[in-house]
Amino acid sequence: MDYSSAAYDDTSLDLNTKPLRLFDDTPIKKDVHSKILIDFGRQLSANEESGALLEELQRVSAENKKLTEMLTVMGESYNSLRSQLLDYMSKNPEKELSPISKKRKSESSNNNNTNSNNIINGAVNGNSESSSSDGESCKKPREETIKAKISRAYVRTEASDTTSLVVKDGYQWRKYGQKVTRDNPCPRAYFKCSFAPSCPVKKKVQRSVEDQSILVATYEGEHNHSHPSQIEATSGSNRSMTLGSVPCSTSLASSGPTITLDLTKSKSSADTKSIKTRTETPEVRKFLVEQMASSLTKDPDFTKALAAAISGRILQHNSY
DNA sequence: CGCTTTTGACCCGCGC
DNA sequence: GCGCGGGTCAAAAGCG
Repeated sequence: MDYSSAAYDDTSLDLNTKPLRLFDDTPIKKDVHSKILIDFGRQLSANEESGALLEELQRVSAENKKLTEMLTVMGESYNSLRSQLLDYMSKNPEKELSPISKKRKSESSNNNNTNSNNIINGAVNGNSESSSSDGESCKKPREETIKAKISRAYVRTEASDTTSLVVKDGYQWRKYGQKVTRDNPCPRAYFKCSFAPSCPVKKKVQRSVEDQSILVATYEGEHNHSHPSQIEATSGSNRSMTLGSVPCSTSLASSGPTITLDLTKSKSSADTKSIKTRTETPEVRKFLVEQMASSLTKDPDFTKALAAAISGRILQHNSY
């Protein structure tokens, strides 16, 4: 699966993870490394040792600077993409809401390319709802399914965690059912918002057929209460938002705007590109920042480079 | 003890 | 009308 759409700007960091050469096996590094670490037993002349250290320090400093520049560029790209996205949203506001009236027949035919493909389609088209027909229309007519806002979120979980269907989004959910559906061997869990007894919001969580590390969470309806974390914050509680405390998280379907997020971590670029928002509240902004940070910290290349940079900085400090 | 989760049964719409 | 499949209910079990 390729979640990053090549048709869009690539904001991936493309970090050069081998700049520090502290931990790989290139001959050059071995040379320096041996001088610094391995050959401590030998009697190197002060000049040789300091020369190697200085050389390494210069390289580390250069890489550090490079990383900083990359971060700056990435931030600019993010801002650019965000503005484009908001622009697009303002031009196509009607696509936010789509009537849910698909028949089960068409749903099953669509299911051939649901889930992972929706990650792309929903994000790129800015219209994830159009493909989120998970049988909502099959519900009783008396329920206001047509009016209910439906959003979908994709959450990548730990690879080892293939059983949990918990998507922590800051709200309080009570599981009221679980089913194994025909087109997906993974069970689908049904949740109701239990934070407020009268809250009509429901959530369905099911693992993607193609990538079981991805949870597909479908939200129905709108919360008729504020976000629990907001209440906690105003009540003086120091508990942090659940957002960001999980491998990937999703929320923002609060009483305000409906937001669909592609939270898969394929590339840091995909995360920012696929964020769909109609309004930009401080909460949304904070969430976007958290998503960026989360994406970065989960990028093995980035963490590798960052670790190397930090170790280089420490080395630099220790050498004085 | 109260809340949540589990899970089999049941309901209901749809297609044949 | 019947079977299938998705969604919901509710009793029992689990947990803090």
